[in-house]
Amino acid sequence: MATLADVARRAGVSPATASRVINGSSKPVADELRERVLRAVADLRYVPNAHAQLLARPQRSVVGVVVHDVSDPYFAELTRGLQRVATDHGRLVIICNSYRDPERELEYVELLRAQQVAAIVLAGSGYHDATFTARLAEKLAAYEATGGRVAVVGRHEHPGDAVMPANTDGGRLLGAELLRRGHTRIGVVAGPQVLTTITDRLDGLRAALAEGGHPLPAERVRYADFDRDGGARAAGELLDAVPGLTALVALNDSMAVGALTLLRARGVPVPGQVSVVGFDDMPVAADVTPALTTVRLPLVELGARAMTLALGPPADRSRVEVLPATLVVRDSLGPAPA
Amino acid sequence: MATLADVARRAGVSPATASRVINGSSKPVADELRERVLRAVADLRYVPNAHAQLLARPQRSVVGVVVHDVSDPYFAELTRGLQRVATDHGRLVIICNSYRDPERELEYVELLRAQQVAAIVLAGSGYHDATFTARLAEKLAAYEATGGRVAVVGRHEHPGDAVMPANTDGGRLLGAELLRRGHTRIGVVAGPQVLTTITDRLDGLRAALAEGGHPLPAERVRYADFDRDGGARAAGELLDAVPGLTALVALNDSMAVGALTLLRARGVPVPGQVSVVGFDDMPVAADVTPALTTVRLPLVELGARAMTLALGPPADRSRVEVLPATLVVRDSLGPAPA
DNA sequence: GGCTGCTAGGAAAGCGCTTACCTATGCGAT
DNA sequence: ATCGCATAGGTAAGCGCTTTCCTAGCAGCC
Repeated sequence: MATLADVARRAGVSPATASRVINGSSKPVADELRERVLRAVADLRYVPNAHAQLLARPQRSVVGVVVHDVSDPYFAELTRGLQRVATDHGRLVIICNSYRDPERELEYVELLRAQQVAAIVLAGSGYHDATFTARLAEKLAAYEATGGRVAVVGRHEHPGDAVMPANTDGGRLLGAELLRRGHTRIGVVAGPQVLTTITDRLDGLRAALAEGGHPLPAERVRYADFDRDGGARAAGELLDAVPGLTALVALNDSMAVGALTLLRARGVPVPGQVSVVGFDDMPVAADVTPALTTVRLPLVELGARAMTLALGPPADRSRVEVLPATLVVRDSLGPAPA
Repeated sequence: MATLADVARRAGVSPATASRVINGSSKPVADELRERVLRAVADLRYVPNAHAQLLARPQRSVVGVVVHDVSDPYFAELTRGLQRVATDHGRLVIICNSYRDPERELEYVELLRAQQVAAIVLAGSGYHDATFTARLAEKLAAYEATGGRVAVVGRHEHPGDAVMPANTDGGRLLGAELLRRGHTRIGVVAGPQVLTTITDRLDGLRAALAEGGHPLPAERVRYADFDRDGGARAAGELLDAVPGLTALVALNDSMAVGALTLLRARGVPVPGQVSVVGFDDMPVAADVTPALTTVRLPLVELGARAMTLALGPPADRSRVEVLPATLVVRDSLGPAPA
């Protein structure tokens, strides 16, 4: 690997001059020398060693992102927003997948600190686990103490900048719409109960139903894995356990698709007999048949805002932005059958 | 940020000793000192500066990945394979999105070189553009000259390690199956013609059809954007231009979903009047109605193999692995109507 | 007891870069 | 002709770490 010294030698100048030319420093350099340096750079295919630069002038150019899983469409969209803003700021992005393992999240925060990243964006759901939350907060604080910036998305564990989707509002929207269409015997296909995302959405739904005079009994909520198979399983259980069920609320679109698959397999007409609604408005929601009624979260925007907070000027106090959820009505939701 | 010197001072030892304790160097250190160092590390929340470490002991721990777009399910799956292997090797991953912009790919290679990454994996499709290909090869060679490793996935621009999906075979499979079911008036919903992925798939399809005695006329191929909307547009054009069309081949699943949407909007029964097949077997293929017949590519495996080549022992010569494509038959493909 | 031979720990160099500081040159002013 | 000053360029320190090389101390031996 060619070094600055090599360039300087070849151009017949001092390393200082070479550095000044390459970085476009404010100090003026004679055209003749500048030329020679530039030619040497080209000849040697010189690229400055980013680590040495970082050591000499602590100006961080990389940001770290910790998500549950980039291959999950939810995080794929989110990540796209994060990336766009990071790129606009001229920052590279290190993406770490925690695969929903809290320990791994902790490890990654540590690793990113060692990498001296300019900022860490932690995306995903929080956990109902006080010990973990405390450890995470502690690690983030240690990182921030070194001048790093932190923003979280979709979780509120951190006493700094956060961007949140309106999960609870979304649950409410769904509940209100179901009631409006006459649904009262409603089953909920829920993801893991430890995730704050799940409980937030559920809280909203519960509140809307209770306000409408039809509180949700505990046995009408089934917790399962946050994916297609989990959705199918929970939907099956609810169908068996709740006679006269007219609607199924899945707490994300993957689970909703699983529920749809199960209903079709059992020959249950959707929405003729049972309506299905999802959450997130992932691309698949529009592609299935019947197209899924769901709650749209501005995922790209969520990511973009988080990165903007993380890379923008720091605030003296905690900032929490909540981005609104909107209802997207499609074919999978009909009136409750008589 | 606490430094090694801080730790050493607090423990009352030299930086050398502190370093030895922290890195578990082979040199023995008295238990008493070791203890003191460890305590100091914990007290100060010391994390070694990865850049300084890298400078002092050039042992790279980060790998770079350049993809078109992580939020595209194709790359999301691929990336998952890449990540898994990288993590198994204890490597962090920097993900760069080129958004299908060749210039940006070039830039990212440069940036990753500056970051002294251990390896660069370039994923996506190649371009039919000799100038670009040459520039890319040149940049990759410059990077390799510094001891970096390179592997490419889904493209063959690089004279080193490569992992390829059997795109041409996949096209053949599709063509053969269509003929077997009596389809001869076939339209092709193709992505951008500059992508080698497209032309490879098309070549296979063409070959199979020609061998079956039904060569594909050029006007039955429509090139459009590689996404849902492009698929809908191209499908519409073909429907208008080719009377008696019985099958639509989309060169990826997104386009196929777009075609499906258009056919439904026009009230064309699928597969009753027109069959539709896709390519890639992305998750959505199983979720749409009718479920999509498509070609499965082992995307996760593809990514995993590429990263394995990139991080494993170097070969003295170019290695190209081709991973097989398989046909997945679902409901969207039926016999040609009489 | 004096020597050798070992070991634990420290001093210091050096990784590639930036930049504060210094030197030498050339110009205009006196 | 002398002085001062601006300016272009070089010298060297230092970023945080690893590691080679060295020193001091000690046990074991004759």
